[in-house]
Amino acid sequence: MTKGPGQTGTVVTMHSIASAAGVSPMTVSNTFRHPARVQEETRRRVMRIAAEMGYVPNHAAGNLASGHSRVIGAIIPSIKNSSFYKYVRGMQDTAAAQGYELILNLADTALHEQAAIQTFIGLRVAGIALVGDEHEPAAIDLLKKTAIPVVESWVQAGPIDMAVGHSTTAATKAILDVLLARGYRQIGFIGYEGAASRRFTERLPMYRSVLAQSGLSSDLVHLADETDGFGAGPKALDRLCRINPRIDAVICPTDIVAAGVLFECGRRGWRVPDRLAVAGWGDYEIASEITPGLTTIQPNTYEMGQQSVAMIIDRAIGKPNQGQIVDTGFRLIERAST
Amino acid sequence: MTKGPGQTGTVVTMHSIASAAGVSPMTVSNTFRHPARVQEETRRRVMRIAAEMGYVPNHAAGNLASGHSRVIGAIIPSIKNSSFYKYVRGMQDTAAAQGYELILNLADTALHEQAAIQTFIGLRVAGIALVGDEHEPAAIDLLKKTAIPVVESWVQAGPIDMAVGHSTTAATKAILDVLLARGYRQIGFIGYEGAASRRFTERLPMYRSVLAQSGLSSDLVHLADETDGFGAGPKALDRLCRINPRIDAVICPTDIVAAGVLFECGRRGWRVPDRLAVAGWGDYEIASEITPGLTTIQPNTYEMGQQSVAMIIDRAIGKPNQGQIVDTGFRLIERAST
DNA sequence: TCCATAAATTGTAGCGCTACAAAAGAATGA
DNA sequence: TCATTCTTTTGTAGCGCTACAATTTATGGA
Repeated sequence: MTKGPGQTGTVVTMHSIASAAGVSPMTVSNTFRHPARVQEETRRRVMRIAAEMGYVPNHAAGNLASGHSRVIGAIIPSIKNSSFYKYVRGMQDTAAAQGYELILNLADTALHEQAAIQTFIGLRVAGIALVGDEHEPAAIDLLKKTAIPVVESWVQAGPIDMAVGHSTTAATKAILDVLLARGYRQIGFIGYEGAASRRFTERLPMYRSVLAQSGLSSDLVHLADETDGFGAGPKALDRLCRINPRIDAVICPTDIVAAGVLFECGRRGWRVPDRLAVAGWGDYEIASEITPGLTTIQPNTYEMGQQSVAMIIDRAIGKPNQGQIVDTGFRLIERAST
Repeated sequence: MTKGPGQTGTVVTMHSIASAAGVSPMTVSNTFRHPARVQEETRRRVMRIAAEMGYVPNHAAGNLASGHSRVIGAIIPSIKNSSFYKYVRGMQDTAAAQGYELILNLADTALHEQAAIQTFIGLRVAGIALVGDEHEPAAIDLLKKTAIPVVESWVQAGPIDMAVGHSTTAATKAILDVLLARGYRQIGFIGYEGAASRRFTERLPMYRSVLAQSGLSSDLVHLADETDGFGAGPKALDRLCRINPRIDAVICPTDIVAAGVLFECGRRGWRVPDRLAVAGWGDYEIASEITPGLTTIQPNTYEMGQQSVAMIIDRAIGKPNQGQIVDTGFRLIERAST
């Protein structure tokens, strides 16, 4: 682009390739965008020369000229743990299979997310994938005005456009049913403080409702700091014990918090699940590796990623799927911790 | 961009804003790019109208017109664990402070990395940050031809342009010195199979050299599969025990593998560090949370991220820093596992 | 009042690419 | 041989924006 001092960097454009190959710029363009329109032999020659000269088509220019983009932007809240790994892989694989590219942005607050959304809109990406339904009002407004395809994942309804996820209430009920069936009666709940996303907030009412139906107390509740990782476990256990020292089970918002609880149990010499049963959420890798293995909810994150991108591409090619909602389900995985 | 069926989506351009505000398009452009050139009152009016109409400047067009980009691309190999979290935060913070934006791409093989590099070059980003020095020859070639600013991180020398990282050999020696000083004599080594990156390969020769100098055997070596997480720990311990059942210490390529070894020790009833001392690498969150705490190497990943982006921006604004190498150092953290 | 200077605003041209239409070549059948 | 059709290639125009130069407007002194 800019020739740095002492660099040979000539800017290679479609025009250079065309001259070198003895064809018109349009033939070069077609070689990349519509290979079928170009004769086999010509195409190969152009490709060879492009590779030799290190040419990469300028997306910015192509985007501008065509009004279309083959880049999809995804915003994820964290790379602190593995929960988004398969989700991103699902998005990448689906995008690649359709000739699209995925770029990411990391945003751990709604404000950062808003900045990331602006970046992506500025780049005129084909669509945006978000996690959760907790966004800045200004960002929601902007996305609606721009009318860019947006998918919110990990939720089953969102304020913007499309959504893909599983029912957190159903999953919460599934875990509690297992605990109740095994005879646990003093069941604690760990959630996240301040979280406005349905990804987390829908769990607590379900907890209260299920326990109430069984005539049990549902006040063993602690809300942890969302930025804590393993460390949230010990803190939460401490608080819950103060509310009721006879607590015999606890459900956690993530496997990381659950692992933190297990570590704390180890320090206290509590046997799991005899003294305390522990359930996690997410089926992170640590859930199967730690001893005892964690009972947890396995959301189909890879499929969620696939669906997100598929829905964006569908819209991009003209399918009228506004407001579409896809349920990717979940699976309860029972291990030794309950 | 494309008007989806049934959407109001008018495309808002700089021109629309200019008409609505009663100024020329250039004044709108200046309002965003060179605010000082525009009168306070005019600027505010333009900004207000732009916000009302949900206008976000089209980077693609701006990039094309100016030949400059304020977007930096970073490619990270994994989001499976926390090791890159602070690194990315360092990059983001530094970029934001300078008015740049960071976008990410996830690539866990050299081939995926090559695709990611192409995506970023296609977008004409201002610079690219890579992890390690293991890349596809074609990708290296392309980056050199393009003469785009590139920083390789976690290494102290790279085949492309600039580098920022710490000495893996010095860190390896530091760990081994601690183990030797504590009296461990049957020290095992876990590395990664097939890894060509200096990030991992420089450790083994140093291991052999340090042990040889102390007159100890250095054949307790196992190379793990790079795609394994915690699971690599148990496998590796198994193999090392077959080589020498009296193994009394082991150094691991990451804290995750080390945690896997700790989990396996728990299953076997081995006390750590009495029966086996375990050292990790990276100071992931789990290192301080697990019992016993892991002795590990803490690289200054946040600073590494800061430096990477700073070097790219320096180049972008014309500083001749080709081939620059920055050492961000490391710290040995001793905990109960050794 | 007029001229010099600074501040604010505005045309013009073109960045690299692609949609579209037009043109040139090749292939077919009568 | 010459229309007719299909395949392949090529101009033209313009996407939304910014560098740069040119112009208009305000400011201040003599």
